[in-house]
Amino acid sequence: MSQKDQARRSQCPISFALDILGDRWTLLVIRDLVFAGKRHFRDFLASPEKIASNILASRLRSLEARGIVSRRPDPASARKVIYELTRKGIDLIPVLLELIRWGATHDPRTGAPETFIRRIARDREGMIAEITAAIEKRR
Amino acid sequence: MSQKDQARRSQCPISFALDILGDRWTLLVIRDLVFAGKRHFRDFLASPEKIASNILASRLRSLEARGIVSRRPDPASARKVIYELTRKGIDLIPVLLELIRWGATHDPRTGAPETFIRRIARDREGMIAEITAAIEKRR
DNA sequence: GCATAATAGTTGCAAATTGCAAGTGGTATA
DNA sequence: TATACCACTTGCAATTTGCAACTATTATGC
Repeated sequence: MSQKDQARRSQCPISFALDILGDRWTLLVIRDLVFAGKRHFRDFLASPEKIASNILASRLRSLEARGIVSRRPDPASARKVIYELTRKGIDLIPVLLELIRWGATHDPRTGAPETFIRRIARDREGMIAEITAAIEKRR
Repeated sequence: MSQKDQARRSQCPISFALDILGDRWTLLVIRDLVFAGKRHFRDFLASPEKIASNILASRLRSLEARGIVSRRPDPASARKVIYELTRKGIDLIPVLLELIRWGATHDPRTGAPETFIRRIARDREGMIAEITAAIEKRR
């Protein structure tokens, strides 16, 4: 049981969020769901940060337990499993966008495209709507 | 050396951010600097999440090493040390606000005041300016 | 139908991190 | 001169991470 049944540390919403998202891997899995359209276990393993399969399994389990991700068998292939964001997961898009903006701004070697970063500043709402629509579409 | 000289995992800005902020404590320290105006070691220890003093020391060291927090002796008392946010740290306010919004929205037992949450949605920019001004003022 | 591969994990184990409790070394204060 | 304050450090047990190998089930190719 990875980081599961830990009691809440306080009533602070940041603390609440960190109790779920506060590690080096969880938000990368969500990033892959949001921006890369990944849905299968192997897809997440293929990301450049090279998450280990046991860590990935534990994170997906935790995210499912907390209602951020849902899990179902792939109708197209019985050995595959599809992971998808719930509404609660989709609601993390603004957090991701701000992390991207901060990371890209302060990492001199960032690989983030400048056009993308600039759009976060100028058209946040439009981006959120667009990304959300893309997610709903591939369901 | 806490979580220091780890190599970057990828060029992704989210991964960059998580290499620095991705744990259960770092953003709580920054929260205290941003919203509670805390500046001394003991103040952070007093927060409701009860960070251990060795963890706090390691996080402050890491944040200073990465240019998010600065450290200087308190001119008013030679045994005190003042921790302050740099510009890079202040730039995390939007991330914190989005985490607050997400946490407050999805935690049924949140302690976050509703007026605050609603203002994040309606007047983000105003809030950021106001909080930033308050930080600069107490310097 | 039989061997091979693909998929989603699990298991075992060493290394690193966390967390608790107690201690240290310099200022101040009574 | 003793006591307290402050910013840490130290020692150690418990938990988590990360690597590598392995497993169970379901396709696919010949």
